[in-house]
Amino acid sequence: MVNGVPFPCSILEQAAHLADGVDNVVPIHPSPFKVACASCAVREVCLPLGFGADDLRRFDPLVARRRTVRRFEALYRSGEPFRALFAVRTGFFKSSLAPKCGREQVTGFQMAGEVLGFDGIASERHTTDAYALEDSQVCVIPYFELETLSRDMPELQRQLHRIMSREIVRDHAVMLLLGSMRAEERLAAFIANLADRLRARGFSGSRLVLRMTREEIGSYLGLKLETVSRAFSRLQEDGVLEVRQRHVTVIDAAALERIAHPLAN
Amino acid sequence: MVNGVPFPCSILEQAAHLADGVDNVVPIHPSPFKVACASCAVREVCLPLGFGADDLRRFDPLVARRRTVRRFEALYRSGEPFRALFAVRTGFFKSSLAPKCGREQVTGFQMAGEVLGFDGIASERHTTDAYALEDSQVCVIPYFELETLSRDMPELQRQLHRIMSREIVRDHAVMLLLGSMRAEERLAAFIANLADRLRARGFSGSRLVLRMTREEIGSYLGLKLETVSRAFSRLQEDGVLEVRQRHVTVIDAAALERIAHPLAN
DNA sequence: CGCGAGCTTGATGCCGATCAATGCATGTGG
DNA sequence: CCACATGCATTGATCGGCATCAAGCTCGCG
Repeated sequence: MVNGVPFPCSILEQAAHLADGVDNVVPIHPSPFKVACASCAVREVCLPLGFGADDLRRFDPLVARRRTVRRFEALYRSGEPFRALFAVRTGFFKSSLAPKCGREQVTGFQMAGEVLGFDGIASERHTTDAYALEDSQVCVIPYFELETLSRDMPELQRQLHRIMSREIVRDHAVMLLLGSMRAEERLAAFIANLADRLRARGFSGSRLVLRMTREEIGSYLGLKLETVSRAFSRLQEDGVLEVRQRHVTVIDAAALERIAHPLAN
Repeated sequence: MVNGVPFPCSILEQAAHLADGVDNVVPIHPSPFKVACASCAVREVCLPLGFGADDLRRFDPLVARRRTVRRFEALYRSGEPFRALFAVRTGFFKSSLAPKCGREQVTGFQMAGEVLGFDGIASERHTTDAYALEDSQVCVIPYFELETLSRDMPELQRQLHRIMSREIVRDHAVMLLLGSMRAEERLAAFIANLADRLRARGFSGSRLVLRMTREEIGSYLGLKLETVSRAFSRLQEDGVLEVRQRHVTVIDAAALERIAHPLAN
């Protein structure tokens, strides 16, 4: 599944990564006047959402490091020591549980502005794997320093709690989906959710390119890849979507919503 | 489902509750020398876990209020303003999503020492319902004050983050269960988990009394109540459990574990 | 061009949902 | 005390949706 062929720099990256999960990063600030978050394209959907100029200035040094993760490489793996959270700057990730000898369970997909790694706080070790589904870049947020700074920055503290809470709410929604929705409904909810998140980032919510395989979608939705494929075909027949491999166009957004929320009618 | 017959004090309770979610509480500390958390039976599995005497003294006034919730009554409901977290002191709760006109999805069961309400932080409104499954008492932890205090108490801050992270990890485990386990495996995992938590609280992990109905178990596990019943019968036939109504005895703990973690072999 | 990974589509079978009846414990009123 | 109602649990029969097994298909790429 995950490509094992080393890219030119992947061995070094991985070694550094295994060392402490935070190395292999490039300091930013080529000029001392630049404020990274302030100029970041996804600031409005990321951790420093709502920060004033002053808060931004204080928060900025915390995320002064970045890390590049190429397609199919791991940002972190289950069992590794937890030292930092990661905010996606560019690219796309999947998080998954990989019980040994069992099939993987994808627990989420993360796009620009979203933060990964909260599962590691409890035990000080990561409990999920995070893989890049395309060449990506993340901001490294050292957790110990984040804790310290958030004691002095109520706005940061609030935002951190909000994001963790949102993750819990999101997980509940997935439980509802897995526990009581049928295949087509699950897929519709999935596509509708992706579209919403893309729209919030200024992209089209009607023409999307999937970054993940049918198998990964299936793992997330508790379905086999064949069932995902059939559900796509059916939504296409019904004039809701147009599907061509990984290119999906939403034809009838209202219908999509209706299918995705069958219990809310 | 939920008993609508008002108990002697339930109307008052509910009115106060609707008003701000924190009222209807009794100040504790009948004597100024008592420290509530220090003398609490479940301190070792609750929020102030690991606090020294000094931290305990500072944390204590924060949870100076309690609230009694009788069987079938709501601690809070989806949509109500979020103002506090609640730590279970005695009793047993279920949390659930109740999409209007749809079937409910139970998202978790909480016993003594466990904290409810994190889902409300993100939107400042509760997104789940919490119902007492037996007469219960909770400690009210006003959230705004908790935020403030945790800025001054690194140990509290850490513990709060740990608990939220643990909830995320737990939710991931439920996703794995819902996404890829079969009925018997789900039920075995559920019983094994309950037993573990009871054992951590000093109760027997082999003789347990279920506080919830088959339907609620089914909702949590993504199964119909008949399937839960059949799975119980099968586990009994196989000599793993003994089941008599809500009384469950674990006969073969090793087998239970084996069934509950089919992917880890 | 030909290979292979990923996707689609078809045929079949199984697990759990659904429908339905019975059992069991508790409570209530005559 | 019994007759009856009620809520929950068990068990059986049948049905349906998704998994499984098995071909083909598409597209990108060496």
